[in-house]
Amino acid sequence: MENTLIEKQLKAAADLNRIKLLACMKNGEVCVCDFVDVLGISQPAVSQQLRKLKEAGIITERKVGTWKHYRLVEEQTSLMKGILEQIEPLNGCNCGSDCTNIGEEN
Amino acid sequence: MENTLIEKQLKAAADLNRIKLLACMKNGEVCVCDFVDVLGISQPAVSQQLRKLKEAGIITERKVGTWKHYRLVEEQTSLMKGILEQIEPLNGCNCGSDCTNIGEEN
DNA sequence: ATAGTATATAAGCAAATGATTATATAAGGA
DNA sequence: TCCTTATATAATCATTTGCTTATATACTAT
Repeated sequence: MENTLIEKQLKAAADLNRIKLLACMKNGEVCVCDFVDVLGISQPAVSQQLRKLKEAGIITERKVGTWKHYRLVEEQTSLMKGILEQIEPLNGCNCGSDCTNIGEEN
Repeated sequence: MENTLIEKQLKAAADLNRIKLLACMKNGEVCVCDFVDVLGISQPAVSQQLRKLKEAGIITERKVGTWKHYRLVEEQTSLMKGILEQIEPLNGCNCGSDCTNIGEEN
């Protein structure tokens, strides 16, 4: 694995707020609006953090109406698999629990 | 594993120069002076990067005369074990190869 | 169309980061 | 002792980061 990709993914994961985002997504899809409550930062701040994770190839998104559901990509690098293993899932932040639009496809 | 420790170790590893330092140390002890050649940055810069890795509990040091030999700690966290596995060893930077004082104890 | 909601993007700013040069410390040899 | 060598620390500075507020975009509903 290339050192620059290692660096990119490590940098993306090396932040407490982004670790929490990953912790939320370990249980499945999460909406941006839910992250806002969990992290206690503004909605634009959440969007920007999510973008970093997406640009590092760690998460992906799915649009559902006005909402956007984010989730971990299925094919993680070995590096990210190892890191994600060490992050405790954070419950109660998933679409399934308190999102108005519970993942019905299209 | 605590999120703050995860963050600390990820932050420590999330830098190309520090990844190279770790890559060097995968083969054993390395002197500060050797790192300077490998990274192409100043000696104080190397010292500061090494300190970050040390403060994150990833490496340790041993004094040998005027030299200081750095190496990976033996008991790595699961997180760091996984990360270190993904870093290719970098050869030719170890004390054994070009250091004047080859690791004779005390 | 118009209004409301969810998210993204832009601009601005304070704090953190990673380098530099200069200097301090510690050990070794003349 | 004095000089040299190896490393650490201090001060400084430019760049990056992560937030904020303001605004744009996209979809839904009336």
